[in-house]
Amino acid sequence: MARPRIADVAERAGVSKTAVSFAFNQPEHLNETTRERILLIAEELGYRPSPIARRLARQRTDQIGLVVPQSTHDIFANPFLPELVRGIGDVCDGEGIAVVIVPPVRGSIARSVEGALVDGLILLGLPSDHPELIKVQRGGLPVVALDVEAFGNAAVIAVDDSAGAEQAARHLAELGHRDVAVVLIAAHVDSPVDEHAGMSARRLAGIRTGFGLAPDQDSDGTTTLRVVSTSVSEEGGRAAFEMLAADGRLPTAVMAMSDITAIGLIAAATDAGLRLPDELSVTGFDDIPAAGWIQPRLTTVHQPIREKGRLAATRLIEAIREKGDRRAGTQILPTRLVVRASTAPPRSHPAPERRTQTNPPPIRIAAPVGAGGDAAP
Amino acid sequence: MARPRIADVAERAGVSKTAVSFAFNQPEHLNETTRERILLIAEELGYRPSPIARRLARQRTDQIGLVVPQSTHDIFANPFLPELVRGIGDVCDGEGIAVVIVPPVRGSIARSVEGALVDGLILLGLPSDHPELIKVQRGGLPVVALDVEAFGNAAVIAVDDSAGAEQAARHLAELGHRDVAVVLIAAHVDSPVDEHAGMSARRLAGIRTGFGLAPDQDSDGTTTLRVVSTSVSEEGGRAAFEMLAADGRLPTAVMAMSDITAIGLIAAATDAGLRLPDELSVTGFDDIPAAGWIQPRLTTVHQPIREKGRLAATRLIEAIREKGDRRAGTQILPTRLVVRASTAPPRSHPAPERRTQTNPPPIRIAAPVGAGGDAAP
DNA sequence: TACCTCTGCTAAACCGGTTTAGTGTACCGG
DNA sequence: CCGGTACACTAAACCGGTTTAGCAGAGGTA
Repeated sequence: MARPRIADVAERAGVSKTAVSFAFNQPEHLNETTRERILLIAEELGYRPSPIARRLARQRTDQIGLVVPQSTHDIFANPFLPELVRGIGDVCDGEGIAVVIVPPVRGSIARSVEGALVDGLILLGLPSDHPELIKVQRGGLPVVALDVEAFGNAAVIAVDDSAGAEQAARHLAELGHRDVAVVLIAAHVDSPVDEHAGMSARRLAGIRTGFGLAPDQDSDGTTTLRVVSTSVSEEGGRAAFEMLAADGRLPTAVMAMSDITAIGLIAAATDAGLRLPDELSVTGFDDIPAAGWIQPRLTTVHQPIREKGRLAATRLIEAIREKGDRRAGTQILPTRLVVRASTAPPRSHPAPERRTQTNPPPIRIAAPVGAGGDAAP
Repeated sequence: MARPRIADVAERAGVSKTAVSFAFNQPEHLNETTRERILLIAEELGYRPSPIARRLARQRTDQIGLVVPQSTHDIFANPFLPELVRGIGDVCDGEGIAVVIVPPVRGSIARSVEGALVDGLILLGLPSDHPELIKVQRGGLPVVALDVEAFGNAAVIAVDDSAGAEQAARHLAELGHRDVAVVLIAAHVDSPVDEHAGMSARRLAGIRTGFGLAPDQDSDGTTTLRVVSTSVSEEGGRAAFEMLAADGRLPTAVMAMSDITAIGLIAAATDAGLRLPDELSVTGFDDIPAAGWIQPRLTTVHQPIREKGRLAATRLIEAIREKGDRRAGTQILPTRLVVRASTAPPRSHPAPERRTQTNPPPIRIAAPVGAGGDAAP
């Protein structure tokens, strides 16, 4: 009646449990006729080895977790994620390893990681000094971190944020843009955005360099940078546009730190009647497939998302297999500007001295960043 | 040295394993001081209950599988999938259930399902008569099937394919289109496309109705339908366009049975210098977010993808919890045509009698459907 | 004959928890 | 003083496999 267990098969076949186990896993230890008899009886009984029990005995789950900073709903709103998953899948599918999405549980990443049924973790979008991550590290699971500068002695895969951002900024500068907004994205639910650390800081630094500004300088009398922050989704991009437009003084160009944000921003701008790129230039970051679909086609900083996924999976599997905790290094993948059609010279070069306000408030929150999740203290 | 086990904590605290287990799972069975002492010692020792062992004992994995017909790489090339996952996540995140993608293992779905560490399955894009699915059913796991007419006595969530397709066809007919191509998509790697069963058949039937054609009729002297087939990806869409264009006689409208295919097709058509929608009307199916981003914005049949995911997850969790195998019914969600900018009257109404070939070959394969995977015999 | 090796199989330990069925004690009411 | 009950905790069974160590018998060798 109930699902047959290995002992049932063994009894029916007149052999030991070991023999049945061998029949499935190590046929060479068994006489061929015995093996076939066992398999036949197993088939008759409809026996399938229990995946859970097998995993407990083998002490591995054949699963890896992709730890994300937001709910599945929110994180998959960004086409970046499926691209990353495709890359991870390229490696894992062949290895018979399943990929599990690990979103925060009631706001806590540590909690979700503790219960996760995995042999290792890929960490995405988490600032490396996040308090909960210390717990994650203590868990002892092999880890690969993405887009951070360092994470314990785990392997790190990142991209050259500052170089890419710098290229994009230089591109805009060369087109003549002097009044530019930067739309940062929040990496994690409970730390809306940190301008001074992590990915945002690296990209901002690149942007400033590209415009010839000093570090931490938002204006030099000629060029003015306005920095806002929003959630990483189409809606976030729309909200960012509304916020910039609300001032009544739109910049001539907007640099979104995520393509999906740029897409939302472009949609809102178009809805508002602006003609892009003439009345507003927009750049993105990531180069997701949709960057080539939208109108105008998006000028953006390309990063090798799938390759990132592939590398992360490869490094993680190595770490899982070797157990040797030889210090794994940081791997920085190149970025490059892809110029498409969303950037153009500003319609009228504003005289630099026209601006009176030299130091606008640096950070504005355009929209709530998460979908209501609070992190644990 | 090694990771502490429950027995270590128990010994150190001078209590039984049961007490330690209670401390974590059923605090009400324990005196508060005892509980705190146990938790303190657990913390000191760095003890975390083993997720695998816990699952074996509890006889549930707290994971559900999303069974897909292609590799992770291929399946996530279609933005439909992330949308579906978002819907599934809406339900599962809150229930503490993880979602695992279950792609075929060496071409075999049965093999991957057998080893999957899940309490239940959501089946996507699988023809219900697929030989391997019989094995899946025999596995005894609770199942919810998507987009099929029936699947044993499992719950089925589908959408009104024929009504949506009919609306789209009628829309094109009313615009004056009489020469139309239909681009079917292959649901599964090893069954490129079956015009006479499943989703493709339902949609084709709706299309024929919309154009006033009899079932199985591809031409009535006035209206001509050309049916081709391709893989469900941007590249598949491009390939479909190449194929249609190769004949030197493009239809005036193309109905793609997937938005991502329509997007690829539009990209290829635009690259070829066509002005859309005047020179070619295109309709899609699904209404993924990108349908609203591309140029021209895509006229498409909307289906509630996220809602589908939500319902599937809800039904599956019910089935898992209740164990009662009361026959679960089929739930058909509505579809509706969303008219955007990718459809317009044909540039010149071709006189119906201009066409000489009345019965073109019905099926053409535009591109290999999978990425090289073969199904098991 | 004694010893060794190889094949084919098994007993029992092990993976690390949860859960059932109690046990002993204290307290309560009658 | 006795029976009943609640409380706090435990022993042992259980989940269902894998794996180690070893045994029996056949065959080969000196």
